[in-house]
Amino acid sequence: MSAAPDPRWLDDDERATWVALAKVLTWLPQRLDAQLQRDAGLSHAEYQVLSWLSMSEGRSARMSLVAARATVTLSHLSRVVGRMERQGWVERRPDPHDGRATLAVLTPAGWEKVVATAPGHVAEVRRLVIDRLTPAQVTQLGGALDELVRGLAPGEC
Amino acid sequence: MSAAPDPRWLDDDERATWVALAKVLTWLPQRLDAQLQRDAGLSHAEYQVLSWLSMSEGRSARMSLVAARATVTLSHLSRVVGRMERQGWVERRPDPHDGRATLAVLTPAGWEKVVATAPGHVAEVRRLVIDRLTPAQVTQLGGALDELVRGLAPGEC
DNA sequence: GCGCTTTACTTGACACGTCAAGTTTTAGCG
DNA sequence: CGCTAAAACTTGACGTGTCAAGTAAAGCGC
Repeated sequence: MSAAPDPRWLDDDERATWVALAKVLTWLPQRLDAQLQRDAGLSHAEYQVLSWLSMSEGRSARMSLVAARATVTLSHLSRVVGRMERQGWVERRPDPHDGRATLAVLTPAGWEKVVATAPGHVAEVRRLVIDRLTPAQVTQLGGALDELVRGLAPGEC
Repeated sequence: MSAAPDPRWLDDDERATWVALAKVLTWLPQRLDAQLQRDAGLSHAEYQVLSWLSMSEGRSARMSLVAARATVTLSHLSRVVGRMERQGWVERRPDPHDGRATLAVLTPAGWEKVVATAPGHVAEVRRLVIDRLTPAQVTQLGGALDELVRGLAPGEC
């Protein structure tokens, strides 16, 4: 922050795109979270974890793997799993192969929860995003976003 | 949630776009917030408020107007302004025309803060978003996002 | 096989936001 | 006017998520 006091500014087109992106970044998560909270009583993180577990081998995995795949911090996951354990959707079980590790296991009730919740969530995604765009736009949008993801993704630039 | 237990699923293209969008929704705000926090000690909401005030008539406005324009709830804004008042960046002043209203006024120190912070933030936006795309992609992305914004924006669908 | 480092979580303190209820002032209405 | 309703905040209780420190079990080098 000491070198360039005035970087290249944004031109009109860039500015318009950035403004639109900022709005989507603000409102879309809010809408999706609201839908999950209202219809299923789940936070976004809880849904992600539940959903990922439901698709994983044996409907279970080590905490650290779940954290990585569901895009949450380990400490966050620890709390999330704690809450969902109390609801009976997930169980914690020690990993027989590694005494340090804990396995998060989806219970039958947890599976039911996912099955009951996913369709409504997908419908909301469709309503707010996919169905508002032409197929060509969906493809273009995907391409641009992939490019952004590449610059954001794991640890760094 | 009672009618359609199984809505139209997403095809591969749609799914890929949604996954990319979900990642951007998770990581981009995190990155931008981290930059603001690190370089300026500001939350996203604080920056938005400061930034909007700096561009407003007289560098001041009623709380409810600031809230609407900076995309925060009034109760959130009340806390944000409280914090920034303690830092000396903003002042609260009763509205002479309406005893119920409060004006949020940017102080000279607050103006300096914006001037010092904005370039770095814009640079980060450029680095993470604009500069990763071709001009054509920027335009296309803007178009698609505008369409989404239309379906999200003020109160409803 | 004994310390030293690393990995895998967990937990306490805390920041940011949200929701609902409360306060004060203005606007309408008969 | 006087009374009820609405508007414009503010605040307390709370939930979700983060950061840093703490604990416990592996892995390693010698």
